Order: sequence, then C-alpha cells, then structure tokens
Amino acid sequence: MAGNKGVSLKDVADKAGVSTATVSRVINSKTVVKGETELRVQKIIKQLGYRPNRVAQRLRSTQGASKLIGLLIPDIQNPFYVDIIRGIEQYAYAKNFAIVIGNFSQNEERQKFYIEILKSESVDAFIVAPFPGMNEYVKELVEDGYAVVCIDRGLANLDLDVVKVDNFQGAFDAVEHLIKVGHTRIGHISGNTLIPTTMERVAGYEAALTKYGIAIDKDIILCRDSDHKSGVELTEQLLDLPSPPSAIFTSNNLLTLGALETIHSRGLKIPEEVAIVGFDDMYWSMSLNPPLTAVRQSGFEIGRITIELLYQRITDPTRPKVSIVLKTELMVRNSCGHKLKTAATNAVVK
Amino acid sequence: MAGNKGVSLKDVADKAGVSTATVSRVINSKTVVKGETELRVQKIIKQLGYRPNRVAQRLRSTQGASKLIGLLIPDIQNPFYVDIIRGIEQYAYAKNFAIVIGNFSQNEERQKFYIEILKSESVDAFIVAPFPGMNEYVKELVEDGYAVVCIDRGLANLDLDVVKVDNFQGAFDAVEHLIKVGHTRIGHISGNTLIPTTMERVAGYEAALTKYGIAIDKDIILCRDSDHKSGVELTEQLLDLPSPPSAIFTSNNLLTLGALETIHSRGLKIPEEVAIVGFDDMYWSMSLNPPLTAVRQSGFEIGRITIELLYQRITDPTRPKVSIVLKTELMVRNSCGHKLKTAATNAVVK
DNA sequence: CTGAAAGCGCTTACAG
DNA sequence: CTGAAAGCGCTTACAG
Repeated sequence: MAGNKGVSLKDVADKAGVSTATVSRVINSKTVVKGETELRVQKIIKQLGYRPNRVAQRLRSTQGASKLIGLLIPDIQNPFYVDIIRGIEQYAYAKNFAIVIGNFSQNEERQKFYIEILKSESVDAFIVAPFPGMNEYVKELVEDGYAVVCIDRGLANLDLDVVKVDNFQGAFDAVEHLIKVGHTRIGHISGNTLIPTTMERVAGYEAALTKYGIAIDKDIILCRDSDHKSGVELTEQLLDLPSPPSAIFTSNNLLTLGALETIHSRGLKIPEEVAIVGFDDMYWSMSLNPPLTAVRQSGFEIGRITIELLYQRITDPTRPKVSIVLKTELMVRNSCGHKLKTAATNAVVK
Repeated sequence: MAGNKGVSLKDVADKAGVSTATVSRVINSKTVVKGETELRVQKIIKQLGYRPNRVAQRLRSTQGASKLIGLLIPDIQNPFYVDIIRGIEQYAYAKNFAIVIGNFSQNEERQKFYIEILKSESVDAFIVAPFPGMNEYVKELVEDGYAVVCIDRGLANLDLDVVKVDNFQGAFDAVEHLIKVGHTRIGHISGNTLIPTTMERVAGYEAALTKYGIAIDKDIILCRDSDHKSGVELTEQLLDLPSPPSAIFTSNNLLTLGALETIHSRGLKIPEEVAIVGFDDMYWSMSLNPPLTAVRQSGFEIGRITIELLYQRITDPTRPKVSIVLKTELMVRNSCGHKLKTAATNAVVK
C-alpha cells in the first residue's frame, strides 16, 4: 500500500499480459472485455493499487470525460457560498467529478482571471455565480463547449441552466413581517444593483410596502457591495438620516453582520430602537444579539441541484435549459419586535 | 479575444516560423533565446492569446514544475480555515501556484480519500492539517517526493515544516483573564484529544489554573469533536453538573457558537450566570450576544507563511524543516464580566 | 542559440 | 474480444 506514484497503466498491462488498450477498456468499461481477462486485470489493479492518472486522462479526452469542474465563487467568506460549496462537493464526488474552486472576492477582474486559469487547467464544466459584465465571457464559455450552470443568479439575455432562490418572495416575506409587527418606515440595504439578485430583493421589498400602502422612499434604499464593510457604512448612513428608519431589511448575511456592528457600536437596542431582518440565515443566528430573524435559503440544496443539472448537461448537451427556483423560509426570532402581534396587525393592514 | 480553446504551442511555433521547443523556451525562459526571436514569439503569443495548457505541462514534468498544490482542509465551515484558505490563495497565485481544495469534514477516511484524489490529479505539493492517524500517510507523501507543509498542527515523530499558533499561550491568556475577572470554577470544552492543538490548549488551560492555585477538576474538562454539535451538547453536560462552572473556555469557534446556543436556549445571562471565552475570533464576534471575548489567531497570516515555506521547500528541498509559531491575541469584549477588574484582581492572585 | 525526436500516461479509431 | 499505433500539448536531453 505504499505510495502509488509510478504505477501506470503499462505496469498493470505488463503484469496481466495484455495490452494497455485492454486495461484501459476494463477501467472505462465502455467496450466489452472477456470476463476472464477482465477479472484478471481487475485483480492486478487492486494488487498494484493502481489509480488512473487523471491528468493524462484529461489531456487525452476532450469530451467532458475528464470530469473536472471549475467553481467560480464570489466570496468564500460568505457562509451562504460555503454551504453551496459543501453541497456541490458532496454530490460531485459521488459522481466522480473533481472540483477546483476559484474565489474571486467579488472582483470582476479576478473572476475573469480565474476563468482563464481554469481553462488552462482543462476543466470541462463551469459553475458560476456571474458578476455583472460577465455576459460575453460566459457566453463564450458555452460556445467553446463547456457545460455551464449558473448559481444564485443568471445572466441577462443568456439562456442558461440556473439554480437560484425566489428572491422576490423571500424579500417580500421579510418586509411583510416587519410591517405586520408595526413598522412603517423600513430602510433597505443591498448590494450591487447590476446583480439580478439585488434587484429582485429590492423589488420584493417595494412590493411589500406597496401592498400595505406604504410609500417608497428612495432615500432609505441604499445599495453598494455585498460585504461586511458596506453593511457597517450604509447602516451608519441610514441611522444618520434626519428621519431614520425604525427597521432595516438587509439583503445578505455579510451586510446583516455589518449592520449589527454599527447598531451595537452606537448602543442602540434591537428591536426597540431599530429592528432588523436579514436575507440569509446562519447557523449561529440564534446566538446573535438578539437572535436574528432571517430569510433562510439552502445553499446546500442549491449545490446538490447544481451538480444534478451539470451531470445532465454533460450526458445530454441538447437538453433544454432550465431555471430552478427554490423557496425561502422566514425564520422568525427576536430582532423585529412584536409590538402589534396578532390582533393589532390588522390595524396596519390596509 | 475569443475562447483560446485550441490555440496550442504548435500554432504559435508555426506562425512564428520556429520549433515548438523554441516557443517552450521563451515561455519558460530557462534557456537563453536570441532576443530577436524571443520578441517575435512573444508577440505571436499575445496576438493569438495563447496560454500554456497546464494539464500538458503537468503531465510532462514531474519536477514540481507543475505548480499545483493540494490543500487538505478539515472543515470549510470553520471560518478560521476559511481565513487560511484566503491567505493561501492570495499568495499562491502571486507565485503562479494553483490550488485544489479537499474539504474532509473532520473525517479521517475522507482525508485519506482526498489524498488519493489529489495524487491522481498530480499535485506536487500538499498543505495539510493532519488528523490523528495520518502519520504514515503524510510520511509516505514526503517519501514519494511531495513538498508538504502542515498547518495548525504537526504530526508526532515526523520532521515537517509546520506553521501554527502558540496554542498553549493563547489558552493560558484566556483562562488567566477569566481568573483575574473573578472566576475560579472554569470549565473547558475542547476537541479530539488526539489532535496536538487540543492538548496544547488543555495544557494552557491547566497551567493557568495551577499558576493561580486553582485545583484542576477533570470533571469539567470535556473533549469530543471540534464542531457546533459538540459545543451544544458538551455545554449541556457542563451546565447539568451538580456544581456547574461559572465560566467556560471553549477551544474553537464552532464549539463557542454551540456553547452560546445552549446558554441562550436555557435563558442564562452572560456573563452574570455563566461567562465564556473562546479560542478563535470571528469578524462578527462583537455582534454576538454578548460581544465575545476571544483568542484571535490569524488564519490569513498562517496562509501567507505556508505558501512562503512551500515555495522555499520546492526550490530548495534540502532546507532544514522549520516550525513557525505565531502569537495569538486576546480580544477582550464583554462575555467574561468584570467583577474584580483592576485593583481587585490582586485579591485572586496567589 | 535552435531543431528533431522522444516521451509523460492515457484513450480510441483501425485492424484483425 | 484484443492489439499496434497514433496522438492529446507540452518539455527536455541530445545534437548541431
């Protein structure tokens, strides 16, 4: 069982007294090999601890048989993407895919850089949460014959497999909850407005306000980047307003954590002085101060489905593109208050 | 600038009117090429948007020139490891290394599985946070000629490059802080006792107690796994004791988050009813309830140094092995209380 | 300084 | 059902 560095197809072939072609055939079992021969070869493979060299396999077959998937992740510090990675990983290896991750830190240049890197690594599929401006790059990927699945968001004018979440509804639910609990002046902090996810959540936010007859005030809708720093700073802006909101809906977990930091550093009480509900649940949400009410989306499930779609795409490149939209779930905890709970709720409803 | 799938060394050579050997030489610039020729080739490379196929490069040269690093991470859900990955990634690409990550979820079998996978991907270096029982595997890696650097912990009886943190001192500081603030009955929750990191932290904990004349009570030192679930359950055990501790020192961030969950779900006040200090700081620690006092170790810095060591190891395989030990920093926030603050502290000191 | 040629470890038509 | 041979895209002695 020593290191198998050096055990090659040829070693197995020699020892089994067959050609390398035959050994290759029993391994890939696409062609029929005589039972007797197959058993003998299989035995030798075990005995020698032989493992195919995937690099050589990849160099040889450009037919998607290499089973290497490039994964373009916007931000590995975001636990939501970590969940996606975990889901992808788990199901990928079950299908004998290997994964190589490129974490581009929400930087468009770096995303392009990684695409080049991964190409030169001869991946034959890409999983990508595309950034604005990636349209032509992703398009090219598809034209070049790569299997592509988008996660978290698609790309305008491009027909692609995408697996995402119902951002509109998730945002709507969050804001509706805030309203039912008595808030009417609700601020919103979100990410890059060129990312569809951002705009869907903004739309859900606005729809909820509209449904309850609350006017939309653009001054308390602040969009920038989906990171901790923006969460801190945009919350400061919101709270510095002459007429600050009594509640904030944050559009992702990093923004939420940043918002909490600002609120706490100002010594404001949640939810009494300012309420908060965030998109993205975290497994430690209940240990935050206070336990956070949040919109849960399952990254793990997104990962699972992504691999399924990719597998289908590779085996049947003609399958029509699909868009899978998962439901979200509002996890109600204590960061929004409950001023008007049940009965009183009606007072607010128009 | 269309997809360069298909542009090969030979294409460049043909267009430049030279041999592929020459093109290869200007790319790798190990041998001298005539200035004039070099410029012409370089121009064509740009023009064609040529990028070497790393798979072919890797297949060809078994000399560590392939620059692919396998990264074995115990748990990608742990933000500490995410920081390490970020550090590694950032510096690796600067040195033109590519990284492939295997997340083994603290599972020994899966770690072995990934080693095999990564071997068959022809990585020429490994970065590994070894699990107990990995001794012979890692030893084999070194014998097989892979460059290896251990992170977070080394391996008994193996002389390896390792970059870690002063776990003993970090734990000592945390517990000493608890003592100075008035606690004398301090519980400890930690991970797998076969992992050196665990034992170093336990030792630091015990040394602090001993220094202040507090007897060590094995009943309140609970070790299992370094995950959220263990944090929840071991904290329950601790609190169910006839004489529960007034403070808990948790040995890593997942345990801390689990402990907080238990404490909160029982409605206990921190730090009044039970104080807590954790190993591993998180960027949202101040937004926890209450803001968490924690031992900070810089994963990012560990990552940076790891790449540096790996680079040295590859360029000079004979360099003596080193062990880099980084300092930790106690971030004092509000989870330990301040009963006896400054002056009173002396009352406790023996 | 540069080219012809071998070979890294596989897979896959092409014969038989 | 199986083998001989070509070739994936590179790098590197070996000559010149």
